[in-house]
Amino acid sequence: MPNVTLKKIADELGISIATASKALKGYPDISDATKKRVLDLAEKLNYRPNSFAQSLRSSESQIIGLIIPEITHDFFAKVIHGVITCAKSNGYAVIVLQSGDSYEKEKEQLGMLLDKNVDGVLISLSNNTKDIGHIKEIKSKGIPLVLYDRIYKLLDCSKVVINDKKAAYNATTHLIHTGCKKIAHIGGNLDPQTTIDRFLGYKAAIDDSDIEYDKSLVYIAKNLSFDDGYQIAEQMMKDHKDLDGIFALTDTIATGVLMKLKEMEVQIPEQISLIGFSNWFLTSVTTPKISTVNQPGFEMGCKAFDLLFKEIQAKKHGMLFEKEIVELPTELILRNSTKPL
Amino acid sequence: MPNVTLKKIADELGISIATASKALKGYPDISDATKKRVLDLAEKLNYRPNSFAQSLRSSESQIIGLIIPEITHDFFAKVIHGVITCAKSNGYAVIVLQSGDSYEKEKEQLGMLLDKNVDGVLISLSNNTKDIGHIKEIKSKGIPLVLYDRIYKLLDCSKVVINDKKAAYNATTHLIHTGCKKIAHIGGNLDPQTTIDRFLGYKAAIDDSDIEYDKSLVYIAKNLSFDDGYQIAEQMMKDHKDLDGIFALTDTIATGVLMKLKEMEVQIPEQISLIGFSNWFLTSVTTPKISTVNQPGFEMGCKAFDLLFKEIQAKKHGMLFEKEIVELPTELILRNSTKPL
DNA sequence: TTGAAAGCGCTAACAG
DNA sequence: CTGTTAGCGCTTTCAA
Repeated sequence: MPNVTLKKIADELGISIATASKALKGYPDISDATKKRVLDLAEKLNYRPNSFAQSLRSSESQIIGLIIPEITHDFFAKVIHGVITCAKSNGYAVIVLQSGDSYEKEKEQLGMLLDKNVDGVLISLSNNTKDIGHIKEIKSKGIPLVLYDRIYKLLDCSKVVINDKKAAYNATTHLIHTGCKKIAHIGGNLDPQTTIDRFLGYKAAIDDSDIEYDKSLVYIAKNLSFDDGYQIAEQMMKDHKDLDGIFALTDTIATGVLMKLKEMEVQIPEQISLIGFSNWFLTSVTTPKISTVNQPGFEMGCKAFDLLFKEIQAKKHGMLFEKEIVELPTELILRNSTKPL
Repeated sequence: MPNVTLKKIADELGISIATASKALKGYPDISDATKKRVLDLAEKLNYRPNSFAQSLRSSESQIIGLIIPEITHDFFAKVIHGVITCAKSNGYAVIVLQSGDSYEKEKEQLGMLLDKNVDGVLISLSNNTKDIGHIKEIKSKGIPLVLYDRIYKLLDCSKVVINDKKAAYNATTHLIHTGCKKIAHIGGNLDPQTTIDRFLGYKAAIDDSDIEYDKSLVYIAKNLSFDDGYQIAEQMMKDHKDLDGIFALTDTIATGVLMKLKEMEVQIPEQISLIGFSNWFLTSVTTPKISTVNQPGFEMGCKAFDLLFKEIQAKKHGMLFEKEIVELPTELILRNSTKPL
């Protein structure tokens, strides 16, 4: 099944390879007649330029790399969707890699992307990434790079984020406004900016109210998982009989909390109000439905690709590129795990 | 930031490019001394072979394409995860594309994969794909291809599937065994094999029991969505006051049904038993938790890559490759939307 | 044990 | 308007 190449077309038409190439590229210095003959034959033979050869010449792969912590998370799946959609409409394919929240893997994946000569990289840092040498390596090679969601503030590159602190502040404040006096936070023990910021938002909201900040109300979910939420819920109830509000770092945690609380026959929201984070679909099918913060995954993916694309273009044309930090709006979604105002 | 090439290494060491290449590839006819010098320098300069050049020579991209109907579906996300994981451990990267259940897009995506010269393609057919000319084109070019989940029976290639009919039969039979007499099915109006087979399984189970098959109990969900389930549930209750069992084509539909039924204060499972299909995480957080059929997405992804990989290897070494059809086991997951036996 | 040279398929500068 | 040629970086004969 030998592939059809320019040579074959040229030979068949008795013209040179260069002429065939130019005809296909629509160069102005080819007669309409030849152009047509080439185009027709190419069409007929279903000619597809060999991308390896094109890439070798142009040093462009028209492929970008996307590193995701966990594909099976609703939010990240939306991000992938967004990236792929926008990439495709700009002629780019996307290699998707998963870091599984491991620093080692993340580094490895980045290496693979370098090996594949991708034109740019989109990455959301793993929860366990502290050393960013591997990211800097990419940058030092001049490969366009955009961080999304879990960013590293000090890295000088474009970023797409939400305002985690503000969103958390609003969520917690809502709890306060609906009358909660003893509000717990379930956070993570790791340091991606999102985790820290959501905690800071929670704390700021408490500080801005007339509730006293109580350190013992802050719990740590090691894996940010459903099970974590499930277990911590029980612990919380032991520690604080009069708990009346919970702001969880993620929807999965919140869902775990909800499940356990229901088993313990705690009334939600009457006795305890609960707010999650991300607006995973599953929060809208629990009973009660869980209030949460909408995190626009699809848009984030699109925007991230957009910035990357601009940077790739700029690099290609030797223009300088202004880093951008885009902050996407979030929205508090009020459902039935919180009391009405 | 000029990339480090073999030439640079060769020049720096005062040897030829060919020698440098061979040293790196571990050819036996290079002296240990030279070999070491080359390896050391390559290491030091962080040399990465230019994949474009390698690909151009070898006609291999070490990239495969994966076409998914909907990334944001739990099941498909698991498939992606499986494919990516196995691909990576075999040195392959994965370009992920989404068909959005549109035939047109599917065709377009396949074209993009051809353009990118992927070494193989993994595809789950869109619900609207009837004409498989585009698939045949891939095959005719000799590009290894494996179908997973939504397959086309008549296409001669490797496939990874579950036994939808049997799984549906078991689910429905379980409903019957727990005493249901009037069991509805919510299916799709399209013809991927999965939809048909699940319906056939349902029907076979009814036929094998002493319940009379009643066509009016079979409903069609146009989009296989939550909303479809939600709306159809209401219709069903109007049509059949004495309905006592529902087997839904997918978990999303089942969840929609559950939501509506709860709103209508129908007791589940006392009055109506409900079974979904796929075992999405969300079915385990509803109240009651929904019984369903586990569909091993991750394993399916792994296995699909496996078969593809074997085929790629076979092709590469000019060996002939036996198509395989792998059937993965499913499992009925009994939760609280069905009565105990 | 090493190196020269051809060639994968394409593009673009240049010459005719 | 068309063709010749060089070269992208690598691998692999084949000759030295």
